[in-house]
Formats: sequence, C-alpha cells, structure tokens
Amino acid sequence: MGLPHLRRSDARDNRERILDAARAVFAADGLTVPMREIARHADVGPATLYRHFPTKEALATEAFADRMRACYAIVDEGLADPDPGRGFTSMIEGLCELHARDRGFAAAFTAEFPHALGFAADRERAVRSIAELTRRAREAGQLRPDVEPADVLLVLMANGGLQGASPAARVAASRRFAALAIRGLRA
Amino acid sequence: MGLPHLRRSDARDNRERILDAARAVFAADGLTVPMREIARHADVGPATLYRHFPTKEALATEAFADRMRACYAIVDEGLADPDPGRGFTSMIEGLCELHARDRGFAAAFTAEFPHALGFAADRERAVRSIAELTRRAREAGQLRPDVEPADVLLVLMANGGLQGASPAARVAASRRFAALAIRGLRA
DNA sequence: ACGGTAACGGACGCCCTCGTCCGGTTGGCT
DNA sequence: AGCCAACCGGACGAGGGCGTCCGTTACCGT
Repeated sequence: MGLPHLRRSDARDNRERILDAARAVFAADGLTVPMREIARHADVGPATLYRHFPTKEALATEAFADRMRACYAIVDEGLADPDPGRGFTSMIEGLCELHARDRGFAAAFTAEFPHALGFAADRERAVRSIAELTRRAREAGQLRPDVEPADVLLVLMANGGLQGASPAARVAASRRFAALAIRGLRA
Repeated sequence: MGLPHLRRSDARDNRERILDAARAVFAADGLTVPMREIARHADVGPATLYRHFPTKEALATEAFADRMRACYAIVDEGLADPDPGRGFTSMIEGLCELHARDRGFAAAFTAEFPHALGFAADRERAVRSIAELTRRAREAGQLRPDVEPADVLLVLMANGGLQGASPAARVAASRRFAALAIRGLRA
C-alpha cells in the first residue's frame, strides 16, 4: 500500500525534514536557492531530495501548502468582518506581512514562476476571494470607485519589491507600505 | 596622450558599442545578466569587454550615467515647480516610469548592489534632492504630516517589484501604481 | 535473526559563468 | 609602404549548479 517513497519510516522522516528545510530556506532566501542548498540544510543527499521532489515546483507546492492556507484564512477573515472596509484593510495588512515574512512564497504567489505552480488552482481561488472582498468594500463606498480587484495584486507585487537584509526590516517596510497602499485605495 | 584603450579608433568604437549593448541588455533583463551576454550583444570578445570595464560595477556606472542625469532632471523639474504638491507628484510619476523602463537602473538605484556603485555619491545627491522636495511639499500641507523622505524610496523600491513580461506591461503597471502611491501620500 | 528490497547518498558528466592569457590582427605614424 | 605597438578575441582552467547512476545501508516482514 501507500505511495512510493513512503513504505519506510526513514523515507517519511526525510520527506518531512526536506519540507522543513525548504520552508526555512525558501522563506529566507527566495525561490532561487539551489536545490542542493535545501538538501544540505536537511542533511540529505541530492539524490534523495530529487527522488522525493523531482522539480523545484513540486517541492515548493508542498512546502507552501500551509502558507496558501494562511492566505485563505486572512482573506476569509476579512470577508467575515461585518465592516467590509475594515475587512479589506486587515486583508491587505495580513497579506503584506505574510509575503514579507516569506520571500519564496511571495515570489510564488505573484507568479514569478514560469507557469502553473502545483497550487495554481488554489491561488486562483484565493484571488477570487480577494476580488470578492474588494468588490464588496468598494460597493460599500469604502474604496475609491475606480479601484479594481487587480489593484490588490498590484499592491502585493509591489510589496514583493521591498527587499531588505533582515526579515525584521522587511516586515517593518512592508507594514509602512501596506498603510500607504490602504490610504491610496480608500475613498 | 589620452587614457589607455583610447589611442585607437577601433578601441573607441568598441567602447561605445559595449556601452550601448550594456544599456539595452541591463534595461531589458536587469543587472544579473552575464557579462558575456553583453559582449555577445556588442559583437565583442569577453576579453575586450573586461579590458574596457574590469567589473560589472564599472560598466554599470558608465552605462547608467545618463539615467542618473535623467533622475536629476526629473527631481529638479519637480523642485522648480512653484506648486510643491504638483512638483512632488510629477517627480513620483517620472521616477516610477524611468525605473519601470530600465530594470537594471532601478536595481542599481535601489542599491541592490552590495555597496558603492561608482555613482553612489551621485545617488546620494539625488536622494537629498528628493528629500528636499518631499519636505517642501509636506510643509506646504500637500502631503500627510507623517510622510517622510524615506517613503519616496519605499515607493521606488516597491515599484521595482512590478515585474512583467513586456516593458509596456511594466510601464502600465507602474503608472497605475504611481497614482496609487501619490494618493496614499497626499494630505 | 535474517533475507530482500526500499531507500540513501557519494560521485559522475554536462553545461554555464567567470576572469585571464597569448597568438594573431589592425590602425596609426613615418 | 611598412613597422610596431595597441588592441582584439578564441581558448583555457576553475568554480558551481544541474539531474542521474549505482554500490551500499538499514528498515521491515517473516
């Protein structure tokens, strides 16, 4: 029974260690890190890494599953807020901070990858929810009338440009930027 | 007489062709392109390229001299405007568009390079002018009171995150973004 | 406890980039 | 015209990332 690579306990362990390493390294250094860097960080040979995840996309897809869920949570929380304007604001803040904390996920979400990350469908769903909340906030008169759902992605992409040596610096810059963007979008 | 590498006409020609190639390639693909790519584009051997410009920094410094001047011009034009608010606005628009049209210069200006590009001093001067115009616009009541000069750099850095396949798409996104940022900064 | 096999990882060959050397070419001066 | 130095660029060796092969290890079922 079971999928390949999971019949033995050490294989399962390695798989988890690789995912943990990938999460840490992707978050800190982005999607461009060499696969071997992740293998080293996980105390695993290159072959083992490639056996579990044949491509960087496959690895990123699995590694970012939880961040993807965090995205949903942030957007859904915004949607659940009875005040659409406040919901919209907290969504922007939440997404910007999440993206600032994880360079790799930010790059993946803003589709820097050639095409079709494994979670392209999930991303699409999140984008639809973002659009829904944006529309709702606009129709409640909380946003300028010419704001489009795509503007949120514009803001996220711009947020990705905020580089900085330390994660703390990135988060701080991102926070200030989110506030600026929100003021630029509100009515 | 003359500096080395300039005693012969073919050397001067090559130097110019290299600079043209560097401007084109840096603008299109950023600072990360291999030196050889520029050499190929200039129909020149690698050795010739390295003889004229021993490092990528040296090359970028010379190649971007005119963009640097364009930066000055944009900021000075803003400073010259009798309405500081309008001057500030046109500066943001101008800088964002310039940066969107030239990925390499945008990267160099936002100091992605380790340190001390050749024009670090020039950059510093531009930053001071930006700060001056920002302060002036704020004291004229055109900007929110909590806006700091550093916010303009924040906006420029964020603008650099706006990737896009075609230059046209980048410029379009950048324009929309500049408008958003301006609304976020104005009183 | 022991055999069989899933799984591991060191090592390999390929390709790309880097910066440099040196034999050949060519522009400029007489 | 002819020389000579300035200049060119193909070729080299080092360094690093890539994805894969295969001999070895160690988990699991009996």
